Amino acid sequence: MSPRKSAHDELTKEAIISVARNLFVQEGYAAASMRKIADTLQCSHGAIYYHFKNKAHLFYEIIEADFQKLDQVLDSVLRESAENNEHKLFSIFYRYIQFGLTHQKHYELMFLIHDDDVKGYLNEGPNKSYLHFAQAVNSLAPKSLSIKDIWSVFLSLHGFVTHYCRTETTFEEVKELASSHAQFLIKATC
Amino acid sequence: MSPRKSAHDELTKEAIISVARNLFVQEGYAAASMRKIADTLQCSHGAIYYHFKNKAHLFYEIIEADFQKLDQVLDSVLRESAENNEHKLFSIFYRYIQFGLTHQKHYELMFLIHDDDVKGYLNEGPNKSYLHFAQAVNSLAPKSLSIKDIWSVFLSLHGFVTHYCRTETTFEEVKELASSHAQFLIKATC
DNA sequence: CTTTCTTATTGAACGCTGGTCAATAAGATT
DNA sequence: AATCTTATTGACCAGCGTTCAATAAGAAAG
Repeated sequence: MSPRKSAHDELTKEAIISVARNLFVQEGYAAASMRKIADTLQCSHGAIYYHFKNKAHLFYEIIEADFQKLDQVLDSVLRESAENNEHKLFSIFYRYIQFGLTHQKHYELMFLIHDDDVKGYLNEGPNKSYLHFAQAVNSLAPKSLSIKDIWSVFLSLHGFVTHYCRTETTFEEVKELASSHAQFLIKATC
Repeated sequence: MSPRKSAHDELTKEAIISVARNLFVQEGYAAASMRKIADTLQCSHGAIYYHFKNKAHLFYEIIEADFQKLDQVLDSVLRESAENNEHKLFSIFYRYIQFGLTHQKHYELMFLIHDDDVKGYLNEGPNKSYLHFAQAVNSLAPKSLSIKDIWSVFLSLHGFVTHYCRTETTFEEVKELASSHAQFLIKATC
């Protein structure tokens, strides 16, 4: 009825993001409709468009924060103490997979989404995350690795995560496989 | 107007598949709508549902044939003469990437689609294709490889193709990278 | 040839989607 | 108190996949 809410329950970007993130993670990008988000927020779907240009842009703001989380995971591994660099390298690989599979929907949204509307926005995020990863790998590799080899490692980890995202397998179910895949990649880098 | 076409231009499953395949490849699964397919066929969109249960099923029948094409690619490599098994192994890896990137939309549809409707159908296709791949690799590997290692190789190739599918890069643009990725994986299998 | 039966097609309808926008009321400013 | 800015609504649009009663073309039977 009333075309504006009273001050104490006005819509905020933060409230929208919080609800939208949950829905995106639970249902994926396509199935999380603007109307569902609005229903959960108890507002009209039109109102969201006052705060965000469109669905893709709302999504973009959410996903950018997730890339930072991945960066933090890699950083924490680098700071951890370990027997030697090879163990740390293994940890980087293993934890990358763990991140991807324990945040499958996020990962999908971050690296696999194919929506044309979204693609335009997502360029820096994945790139910055990769650079972070590459630096970590380079600093830990036993011998100096070529840029191409680091890229191959990344794509190989990406393939693992991608596959088990599609089949919606939990990390627990494939942690042994994850470990052997990480070991496989260590082999190639030595 | 007329609720049935004259005999010489009745709709056939083959005609629908032919048009639908083109549209799926050109525009992807989501964007290729039943109405667009019907328009191209110059029939009503309802008519397609007489021949196919739904969009996912139409898609399924198309994609099953594509998996067979990938099998053929692998077979032809196995039959080719080569200096040694390592060269053949390299060829398998390289040609797998080539197949994926020269049929990007097919590959996406085959291995990356996340549509819930479709997922139910697609189980045997990718599995059979992988078994074919695994057998080929196993028969060519210099030393006996573990099942896990072959799986790692596959996932690593899959990651390469997946990434460049998402960025819509042509095979030509990354053939050197494809070559070095294949070489990287050879390293890990020896 | 006529009637009956099967088969293939149409197009309206349903409920959903992302997105736009005039109307409007709450809060801030003058 | 009057004006201005801001945030919200909900009707509306074009498109989607899917269903289905109505219907005409072709085949089969009498």
